[in-house]
Amino acid sequence: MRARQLEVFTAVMRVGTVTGAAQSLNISQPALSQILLHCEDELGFKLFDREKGRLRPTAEALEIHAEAERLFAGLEGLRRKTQDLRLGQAGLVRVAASVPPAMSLLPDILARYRAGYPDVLLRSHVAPIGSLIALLRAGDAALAMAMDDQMTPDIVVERLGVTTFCCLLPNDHPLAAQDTVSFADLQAETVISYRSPTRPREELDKAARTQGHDFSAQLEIEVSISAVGFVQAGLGVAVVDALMPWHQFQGVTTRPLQDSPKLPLSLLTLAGKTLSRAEEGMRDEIRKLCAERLIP
Amino acid sequence: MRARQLEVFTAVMRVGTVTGAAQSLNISQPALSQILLHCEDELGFKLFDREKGRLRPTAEALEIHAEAERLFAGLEGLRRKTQDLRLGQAGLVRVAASVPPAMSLLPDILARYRAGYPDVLLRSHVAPIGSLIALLRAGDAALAMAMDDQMTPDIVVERLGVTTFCCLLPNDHPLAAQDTVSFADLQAETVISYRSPTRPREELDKAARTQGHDFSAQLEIEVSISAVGFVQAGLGVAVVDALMPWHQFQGVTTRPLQDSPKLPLSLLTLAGKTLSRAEEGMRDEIRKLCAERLIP
DNA sequence: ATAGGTCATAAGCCGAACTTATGGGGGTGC
DNA sequence: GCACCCCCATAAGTTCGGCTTATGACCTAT
Repeated sequence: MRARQLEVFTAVMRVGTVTGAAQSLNISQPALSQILLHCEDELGFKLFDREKGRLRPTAEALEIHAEAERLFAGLEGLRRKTQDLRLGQAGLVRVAASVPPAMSLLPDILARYRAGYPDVLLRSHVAPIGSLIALLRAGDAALAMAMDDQMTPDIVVERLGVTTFCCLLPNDHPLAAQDTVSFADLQAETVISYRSPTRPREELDKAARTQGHDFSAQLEIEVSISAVGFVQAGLGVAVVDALMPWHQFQGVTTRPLQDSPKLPLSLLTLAGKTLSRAEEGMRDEIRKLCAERLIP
Repeated sequence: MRARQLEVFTAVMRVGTVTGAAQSLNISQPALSQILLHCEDELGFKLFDREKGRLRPTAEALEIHAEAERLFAGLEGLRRKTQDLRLGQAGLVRVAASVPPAMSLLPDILARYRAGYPDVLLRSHVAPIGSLIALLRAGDAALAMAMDDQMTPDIVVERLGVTTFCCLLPNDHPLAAQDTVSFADLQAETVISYRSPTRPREELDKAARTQGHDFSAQLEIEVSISAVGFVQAGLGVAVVDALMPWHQFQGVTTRPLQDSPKLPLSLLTLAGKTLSRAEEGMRDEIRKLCAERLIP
């Protein structure tokens, strides 16, 4: 039984007449009549008795009707699904990101994406950089955003832009009076910053060296957001990425780091993996928003 | 997505290569290749990435795969079912019968039928004659066997043969010494028989009258089998149909009724209803066995 | 009797699915 | 570096399913 024959059969069972079924399928009556006859010929038994010019389903037809309806509905469902997939308007998109992009860029990215692809299911993983690669490799995410651009060869890195560093100060800290904070200013402070060796810390070390200073952190953190609590508690001043929405936190003030090194934000994908339409749309949205918000 | 495309897609997903999938479907490699390409063209997105001469399923393909497998399996199942229906080797056959044929002929009929159509599900209803017609009309049975041949016009009656009446006696009854029992013999007995007006009672009344006797029953029954208990208890002698397997019951003896009237056994079907292959097979078996066992 | 409904048949078109034959690309072994 | 093998795609030609329009046969209702 061909798919078309299935469709014709269910239509005739529903409508009751060949003419009506043909109309409901938008084809001519002889076309449907022939398909039906041909179908009966192939099956080897009659599906309908013709008497007085009318059709009456045979016992066999009644027997397969329910199953035919189910199957045809399934085919229609698949057809609709492929249609959605064609437009990238279906499926599941999983994005992984480290904390800074997840808190700053990702909400807007997802919001905009959702406007364009309202039926796509979204899932976001927030994880430390080291875990992002594992998520990609395991197929638990197709796209990842991380503040690094050096990866193993099985990861494709696309540079989205760069961000800078800033100082996170208690509101009443003397340095808050300045417009910017320099490495020199930090010499006398208790500095909270990334542990080494991490990518941001290396950037800070290198930049300080080239400016004739030394960068050292008395309190090392793993994730920049954990600096907030320490700064609020007056433990010191933090040197962290400028990407986080620090203004959302009470009791802390940010000042740009003078002559700040750059910290790259990258889009990571697994080499060799093809993106679905929906994922491509997400990638485009990520690129677009990063181009707007970040220094290229 | 055509049914054939579904089949090709699942085959390629399973086997992993176009060539292998083509072999598994017993078609040429170019044929399958074209179907696949054409399918992708219609869908509007690629199902496989071709790289280094190999195929790798895209995210979309992975997304569809499970549903495609389910649907294709369903189509295969329907194909097998229609194949069985063509041979009349599937489906459900429901037979209704009154007690006498149900206890005498039906077991052998069903046993023989089962040998020819082992996969057909059988259901038998045993019901009084009056209920048989209702079962037919409601579609709860396609075939019915009853000991009557006068029906309403919406019931098609096919005469299968006739049976006679016999006397059911306690083993130690004086009449058991005779080879046959006549209406005259019954005049002095307590007679157990069908209530009037029923078809068998009318036949008995008429036959007795033409032979110059009067037939009266002191104990009236609805269903012949209920006579067994009364006879066993010594309440009297029963005049019942000769169809029932009376020999199966302990303590009773049967003797033919001399110059017995005939009682027709009929096959009833609903006018206008077409029989399925499986039901036709059952009807043929009923005819065959009745031709062997009954007086035509 | 006529008109309007049913379904089937006939003739012709197009595209899907199949065939065989062939070519290009990527590995592998000598 | 060459031969060989395996993969897939393309080309040309055939068959057949599904579509069309035109037409006819049959039943029913007014």
